[in-house]
Formats: sequence, C-alpha cells, structure tokens
Amino acid sequence: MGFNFNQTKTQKTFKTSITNHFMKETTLKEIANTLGISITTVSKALKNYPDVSEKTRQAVLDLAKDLHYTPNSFAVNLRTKESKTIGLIIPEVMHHFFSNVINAIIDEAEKNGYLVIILQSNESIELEKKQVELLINKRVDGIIMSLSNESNFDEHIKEIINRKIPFVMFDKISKLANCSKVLIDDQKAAMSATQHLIDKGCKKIAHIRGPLNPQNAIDRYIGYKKTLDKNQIPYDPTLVYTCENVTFQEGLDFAKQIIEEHPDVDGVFAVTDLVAVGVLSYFNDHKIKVPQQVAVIGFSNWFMSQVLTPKLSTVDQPSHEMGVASFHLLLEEMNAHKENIAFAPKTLILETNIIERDSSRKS
Amino acid sequence: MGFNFNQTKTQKTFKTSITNHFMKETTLKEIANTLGISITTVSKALKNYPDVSEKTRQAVLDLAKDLHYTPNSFAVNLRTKESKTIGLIIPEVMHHFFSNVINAIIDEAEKNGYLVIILQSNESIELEKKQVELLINKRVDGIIMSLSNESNFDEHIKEIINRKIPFVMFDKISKLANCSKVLIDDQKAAMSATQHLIDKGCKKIAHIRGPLNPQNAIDRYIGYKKTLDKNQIPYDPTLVYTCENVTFQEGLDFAKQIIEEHPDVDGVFAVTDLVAVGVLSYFNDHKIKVPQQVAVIGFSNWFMSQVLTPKLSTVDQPSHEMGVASFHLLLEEMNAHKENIAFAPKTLILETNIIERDSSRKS
DNA sequence: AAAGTTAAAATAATCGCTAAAGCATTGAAA
DNA sequence: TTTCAATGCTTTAGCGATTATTTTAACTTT
Repeated sequence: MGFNFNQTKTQKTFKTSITNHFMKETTLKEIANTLGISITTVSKALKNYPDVSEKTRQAVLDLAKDLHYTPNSFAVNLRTKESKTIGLIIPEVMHHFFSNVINAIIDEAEKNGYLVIILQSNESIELEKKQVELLINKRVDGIIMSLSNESNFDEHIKEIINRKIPFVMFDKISKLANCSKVLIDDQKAAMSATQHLIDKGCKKIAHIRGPLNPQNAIDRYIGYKKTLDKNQIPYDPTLVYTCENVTFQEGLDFAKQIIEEHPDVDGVFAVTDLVAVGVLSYFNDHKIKVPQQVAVIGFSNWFMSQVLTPKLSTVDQPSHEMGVASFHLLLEEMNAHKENIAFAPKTLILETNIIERDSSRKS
Repeated sequence: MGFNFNQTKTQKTFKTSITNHFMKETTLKEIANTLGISITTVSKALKNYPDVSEKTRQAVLDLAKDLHYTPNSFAVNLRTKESKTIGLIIPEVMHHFFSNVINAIIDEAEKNGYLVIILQSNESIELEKKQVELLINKRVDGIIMSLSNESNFDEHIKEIINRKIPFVMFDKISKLANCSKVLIDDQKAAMSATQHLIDKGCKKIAHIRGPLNPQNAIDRYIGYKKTLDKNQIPYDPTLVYTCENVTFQEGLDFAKQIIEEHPDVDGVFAVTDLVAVGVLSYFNDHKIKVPQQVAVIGFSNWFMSQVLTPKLSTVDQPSHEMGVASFHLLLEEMNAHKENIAFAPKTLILETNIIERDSSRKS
C-alpha cells in the first residue's frame, strides 16, 4: 500500500509539470522529490533551520545549487505579505534635483534589500492619484513621494495614510499630512539667498517664484518678502514673477520682462537654478552684465550652474541626502509596521547653504 | 452532516483571520462569505465572466466597491506567473540621456499596464551582474538594459537569454547577444559630425572619444577616422583623447591638453555633449574663440547644450524614441512569450541628425 | 524493560486567487 | 414525457512557499 501511495504521488508530479514556454523553474518540490524527502525539509535546510541533519542539509544545498534554485518570489510574497519593493512617485524623472534623489533612493534601497518602482506625476494631480492607486494595488511595502504642483492633502494621500502604508514625503510635502517628511527650511534658505543679494549691494531685487500652490514655492516667496522687510526695502509686488512650469524658457521670458518693466533692477532671485539659467542666458544675449548690472542667485545647486559663464550663485539643496534620509525613514517605518509596533512620524529638516559664485560676486 | 461540514468551514475561517497590524484587506473569500456564495463566483463576477447572473454580479460588484476590494497582486502573480513589472538597468539615472529614456519607458510601460523597477550599474560590471540577478530573482516579466562601459556579452547577459526572459538592449548593446536591440548608427552619426566640421573648413580635428570598451564609443571613433580618410586628411593618433568616465571635467582637461599639444587644432568632436561642454567651458575661460579658432561639436543633444554661450552643435540622439521603441519591442516579446510563440529578436536603428548651432557656425 | 527525551523529518494548513471540471435547475426540443 | 442544452454555481486542484503541529525513530534513564 505504501508503494501504491508513492506511485500516486509520482504521477501527480508528472501531471503537474505542464510543458510550456517558461524555462522549467526549479521548485522546492522538485528538489524534495529528487532527494526523496519532504518539501518542508528542503525549505528548512535552505534556511538553516536547526532541525535538519547536516547530511540532509548538504544534499539539499548541493542540489539546489546544481539546479540553480531560486525561491519563487511570487510565492514568498504571498506567504510573507511583503515584496521588498517600494514605490517612488515624483513629478518628473528628468529634473536634475529628482534624478539625484532617485539615484540616492535606488542605491540606498538596494543596499537594504529593496527594489524601487518609479512613477511620475508629470505635475498632474490626476496622474498622481492614478500612480498612488497603482502602487497600492501593487501592494508595495512603502511609498516615498514628492507632490505635484497641483496636489495637497488630497484623497489619495489620505488613502495611503489610512491604509497605514509606510509613507514618506520629501521636498514637496503637504503640511497637513501626518506622515514622515524630509525637507529643507525653504523660508530660511530663501532668506539667506535674498540677504546674500542685499549684502552684495542690491537695492531692487526681483523674485521669480514658483507656482502658487506648492509649499516650497510659497515658503521661498515668504522668505524673500521677509528679508526685504527686515532690511527696510519696500516690497513691490510687481517685482514678483510667477512661473507656471518652472522652465528655462520662463526664466528667459521673465528676464526680458523684468528688464523692460524695471530697468533699474539690480538683483534677481529665482526659485530654481533652471529658471536662473534662463535669466542668465537672456542677460548674456542682451549684454546685460552679470553681476555688475544685475546679480543673480538661483536655488538647488544644479551641477550645470557651475559650468555656465558666469557661474551661478545658488542655494545648495542636499538632494542626495534627502534621498538617503527619505529611504531610511521609510525603512524604519516599514520595520515597525512589520513588527506591528506603532510608529510616530518624523520630520527631518536638512541644512542648506549659500554657494557664492560669479553671478553674485559684485564686490 | 452537511451542517456539520459547514460549521467546520466556518470555524476554519475564524481561525485564519489573524488580527495583525495590516489593515484588514478585503479578499474574495470575505465577499463570498458575506454574500453566501462561492469564491469562484465572486472571482468570475468581478472579471465579467458570462456565467454569472446579472443579479449576483451586481451584488458582488457593489459589495466589492463598499469594501474597497483590490485583488491581492501577490496571489495573482503566483497564479498567473506574471507580475506586470519590468526591470530597467542603466549605467546611471542622473545622466541626461538616460533620464530621457527612463522617462519614456516609465510612461510607455504604464500606458500598457506595466510598472518599472529601475537599477543602476554605475558603469560597473560587478554591480550590473548583481542587478541582473536581483531582477531574475524578482521574476520580472522582462528586462530592458543598456550596458555599463565594462560589460559585453558576459555571463549575466547570457543568463537572461538562456532563461528566455524577454530582453531588449538599447544604446550600449553587445553585438554578440541574440536579443532585440534599439540603437542608432553611431558610426554614421560620427561620420556626419566629423564631416560637418570639415565642411565648415576644419583641417585639424581632435576627437575626444569614450572609453575603449563600449561599442558606441568605438563606432564613433571609427566614424571619425573613416571620415578623415574620406577627405584625405591624415589621421593623427595624438589627436585622439580617450575619456575614462566621460565627464565634464575630462572635457575641461582634454581641452587644455589639446591646445597645449596642438595649438593649431581648429575642430573638436567630442563623444558626448557633457564632454563638449567641458571643452567649451575651458575655451571660454581661456579666450579661445569658438567657433572662429576652434569649432566644437558634441553628441546626443542634451537640453543644456542650447543654453550655453556659444550654443553647442551636436548630433541629435532620439532618446525618447529609444525608450518608447525599447518598451514596445519588449512588450511584443513578452506577449509572444506568454502565448508560447517563438519570437525572433529585432534590431531597430533610429535616425540621428546634425544640429548646427553656434559652436560650429564658422562661415 | 518501560518510560521519557531528543533529533529529524513528515503532514497539513495557509497565503488569495484562478480555472478546469462537475452538478443542479430550468426551459426547450423531440 | 423524455432528453438536451443552456444557465449559474460549486467543487476541486493547484500556483510555490512557510510554519505550526505531529509523527517516527533513536537514544537515554532508571
């Protein structure tokens, strides 16, 4: 009867091994059958459980190696309920700041055994909602995100938090969201940048700000305004120009507009380097001397800004550190989540500092 | 007895519902139990199978919506043996060319229901091998890849092909690999670039080439050399400078070296824009007139190259199209693979063309 | 020699979903 | 009335791994 039983099992095995296009993947079952032991023992042997004899363990290890056994991650995911994959949503991959962050997150994640799925919102809240949904359905272990210009503490963000999915926001965050955050003090940084121009002797400073919605554009604008106040420079709203898409072209266009509307402007603080580079480009082409006539300072310390003539002064925004910090906060939360330990969201504010280069070196 | 049986099942269900930190995810079982129908029916209702009555279907749909049901992708993956996820390995995210490609691939993949896991090799073959292994273990449905400078048709590439994992290489490919490829005709493009300089009157052209191993650096170099031949310009090996890391700094350094070693050089063809920008930067700082004294042409049409003064002439490399094409080739192969249909690898060669800007506008 | 330990392996229950095959019920064709 | 076939569900059998629980065999102890 024992024999009969065995035979039945063997038949089953054959029946199951459907021939298809997939390269026959080695499974625990195959190893078990070959060695005439149970699947459990094979599993345990591979994971160094103590209750497997040295002899059996070796046999399993050897055969597993021979057959290039790799655990089926789909099955492991299902059992363990985690996929060692995180999701990252950013406005756009091609932006220098974000590529830096991506770079950091991918590397840091990998070092810690995680893979990263990247999605872009293209600054659209609709797309962003879709991306969040995709990641939730995918059941990633955690999500790192920088908001699009259109988003705030909207439904999709609440959904992530409600579902208790480990979640970190960086750079473009929503103040209302109760989750971990990694950011810089944009107001303070903008104050330093504006003060820098004033210290260099600028008396009439224009500000090319970012869109009206995102928090960091607001904060930079406030920083600019506060610093004028502090230095008893009257605030003139016509000196503030608002970008819609924060592009090189907008920098170019606003530079033209600034010079036409305020020929006596002697300083420009742009919300980000790309825009500042547009400004520089216009000034270059129109023989407006930088920094002699107009000093310019950007924001975020893009690699390219030190390559231009004149080299652009800027605020150093630690993109790489932001990526690393974001991942580590997420990791902490994912670990707590797994152990079913309550996790109190943390906010990390990273330091920035002014990098003085030619575009503001007046003295 | 039937009753007894049912009771047993119910108990089982309770026993299984372990209370843990995970938000109680709705399952088919839960819906089935609530409605008093079988799991299969629920599954079928949700997938619009014809053999479910309209009444039942509605009930299921409604409840599923109420409970925010989302299929457990881990289970679906295990059953269907696919994860609707592809892997992308590139040398580095931060490179402008690659961010463009990534951008295209992510968007295109998403439109077709796929998510993208991105990994970087950092130009190291060791890392690249590790990344490939990670993706294979992850059991992605397909892999898109651009080789690191150190890699060729090495073991890890063979492994992908042997395992019959749908696979597309782009840009930095290995000629020996029998897989789909998306690339440009680097030799031809380099010939056009060199010819362009010659047409502009250059007689002594230096070439800053890429590393010795990657195919596209080799091809661009050959294109350069062939074009000299064709124009009866003697080839002088001391006019060829070899980058190790293809950086801005190398452009800067080689520009210096070129001027020192060959003061009469009147043209420079750089393997990529970033290097060309380094060259321009050095020339700018040392009052070497571009293009009057030396004309410069780059490669790949980086966005920044039109922002500099002088604006850089370059070869337009269709990065976005490469991304789109790569994904679609992969998709074709993945579909064939799924249907167990043989798939013959395809090679796509995309068009390039010269973009003349100030840095070579001699006449 | 009976009872108690321990070591090593096997069984079974899941994870959540899919899909082939089976089984009632009902209306229509013969 | 009997037989067929459609309709609407359920059963059953996995996918490949993990892990709690049992079983078996071997070895001590007294």
